[in-house]
Amino acid sequence: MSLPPGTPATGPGDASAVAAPPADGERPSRPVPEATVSRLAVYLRVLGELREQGVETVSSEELAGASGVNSAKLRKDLSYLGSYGVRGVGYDVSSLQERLQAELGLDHRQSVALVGVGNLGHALAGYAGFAGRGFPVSALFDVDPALVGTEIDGIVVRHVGEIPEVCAAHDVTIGMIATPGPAAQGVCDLLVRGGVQSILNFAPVLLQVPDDVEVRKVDLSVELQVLAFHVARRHTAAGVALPGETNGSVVS
Amino acid sequence: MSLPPGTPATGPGDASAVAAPPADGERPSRPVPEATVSRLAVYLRVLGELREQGVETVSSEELAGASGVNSAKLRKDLSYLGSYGVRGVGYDVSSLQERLQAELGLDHRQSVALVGVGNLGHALAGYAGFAGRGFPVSALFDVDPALVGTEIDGIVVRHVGEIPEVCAAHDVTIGMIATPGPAAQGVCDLLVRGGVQSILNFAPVLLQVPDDVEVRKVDLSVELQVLAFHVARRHTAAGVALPGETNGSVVS
DNA sequence: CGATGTGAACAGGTTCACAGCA
DNA sequence: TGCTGTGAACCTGTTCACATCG
Repeated sequence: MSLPPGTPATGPGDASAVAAPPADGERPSRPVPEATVSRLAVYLRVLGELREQGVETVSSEELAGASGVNSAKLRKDLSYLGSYGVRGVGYDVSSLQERLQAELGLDHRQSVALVGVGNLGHALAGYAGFAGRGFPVSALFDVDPALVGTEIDGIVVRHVGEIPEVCAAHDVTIGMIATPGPAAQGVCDLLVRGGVQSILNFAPVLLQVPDDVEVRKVDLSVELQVLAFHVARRHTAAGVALPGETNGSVVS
Repeated sequence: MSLPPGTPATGPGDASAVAAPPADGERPSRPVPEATVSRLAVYLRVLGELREQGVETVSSEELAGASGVNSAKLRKDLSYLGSYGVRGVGYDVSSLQERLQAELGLDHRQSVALVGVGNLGHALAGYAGFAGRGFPVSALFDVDPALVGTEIDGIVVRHVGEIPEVCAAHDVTIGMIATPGPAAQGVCDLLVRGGVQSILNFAPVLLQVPDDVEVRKVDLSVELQVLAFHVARRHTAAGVALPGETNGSVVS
């Protein structure tokens, strides 16, 4: 990692040859930072709302405000996709929306497989937010014989053993793991064998995957513990205990 | 495992010269970066597993590996809490575990309220991961008359109108919002009125709250879109289409 | 010796402030 | 004129490398 001084990190074609095709004037297509990607999804939702309200143009100030970020950040985020705004005016809602959808790969069909249809998984299967936003769940799996064969929202639950073939057959691009912790790694391996390269993991374990597989983790108890930290911090910061605090030990 | 006498506040005017209180050798207590906090929760879980296995000591290398981070980062993270390791040996599992629990506020009782017992909320209410990790859900709310009055895991669902009083009465420290988007802000206001200062929001909207309230957001469709981005990126990076893809729009 | 704890270099992301264009 | 697009300063967090100590 010893880069000599002066090595331009922003140098042309430094990452894996991006080779931006000769498209028209629009496509500087710089690397697009990770942090930016997750915000693009937020902007996209807000744009959808604006469009429903009949709004045709937004300024960076407005869009940023509605998305909960600062306007300079928004402009920089959008600048990674090229120049899609009009100086002195703002951004065209519809075309920006399309541009973002394209960038996020929503113009390709994404088909999702969900493994683990217990408590949490069952809820995820029926979560309207998915189908509504272009992520139809196309396959469900579980090990429990009592669940295998049943239908949830019109989709039959299959046995986890079928994961590899079914995922391959349906070109599943995204796998969601909502199993108990101990089962997660095994399930993950099956998904990988089925060709799935993106995994959203709800199980509280660290998944081991090949380099070309992307994993994102949603850990509810971590979220709660971070909030608990802030609660505790406030107490100490505020000096004293809050009403009714008797303290006591909590078990793991 | 009681806290040492006079658990000192983290320094009144902390940002500026903290003037480390006279505590004993243990308690440099520097600011603790946000990024570090969420990792502490992960270390804590791993420590729990190690302890169950009877392990009494871990090196930074081992604990880091099991937590999915690099060892230097782990040591730096722990150093914010003071010196809890032994050079040439490692960390004592039990005492580090206790130290982390204290830091994360798990030695205070955290009581959680969940609003929205629909699809997702119902699953969250029964999620074993919560109660098991020191976050018992102590109150449930919904607007749906069909749900109000029913019981879930022994807890009665109340009407959202009761949020302020019930939260205040039960000293709820953390509120979880699992309602449809349009209802979220209203519910949030009620929680705030009930004195709740930490909120975990599952609704796809930006919540407006007073400065002293901490909000964390879990947005499933954003997670999926980020994964979709990586899927798309891989295609373009890999040069061409993946099996079964005919370019342009894909159908099943 | 061996692993911790940490100053210092580094990288990534954010904010500022302003040039440039419709 | 007003708002976008962006270089440059800034800041937070990560990694390195080594002095330090049980």
